[in-house]
Amino acid sequence: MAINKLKVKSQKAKGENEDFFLQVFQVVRLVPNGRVTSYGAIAKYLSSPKASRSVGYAMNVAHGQKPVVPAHRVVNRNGLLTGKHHFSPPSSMQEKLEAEGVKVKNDQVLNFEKVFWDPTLELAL
DNA sequence: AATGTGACATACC
DNA sequence: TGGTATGCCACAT
Repeated sequence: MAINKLKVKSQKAKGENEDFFLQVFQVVRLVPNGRVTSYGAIAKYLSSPKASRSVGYAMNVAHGQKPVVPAHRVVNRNGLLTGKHHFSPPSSMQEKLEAEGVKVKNDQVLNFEKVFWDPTLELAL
């Protein structure tokens, strides 16, 4: 019997992988006003609980996407505005959050558990 | 295919 | 409490 063709998982498999970023954008756009979510939550929602880094990577690309991707509503699991440095100016992230009713202190979201919006829960995919 | 990078998460010291 | 190290996943080169 011939050996089966070894299908090496290419790191750049066009198709579903391509959706990853789009999925991330979609989820972020679904975040209600005045709420925040975490990279890990989004990753988990996309069936890749460990892809939190890639989610952040997606946010990097999301900068300037349309429709607008409220990246400021995405924080790390501690509720820390770790990505504020990627905003212009960095303080805009906090200002945007506060403008939506999310209190931020020392780059940390207050009442994080209350404003936290988990797609796996709310969307219950 | 291999290597480097990153807006995370977790474990350890 | 905080820095260091490792894992993990997806993208760029």
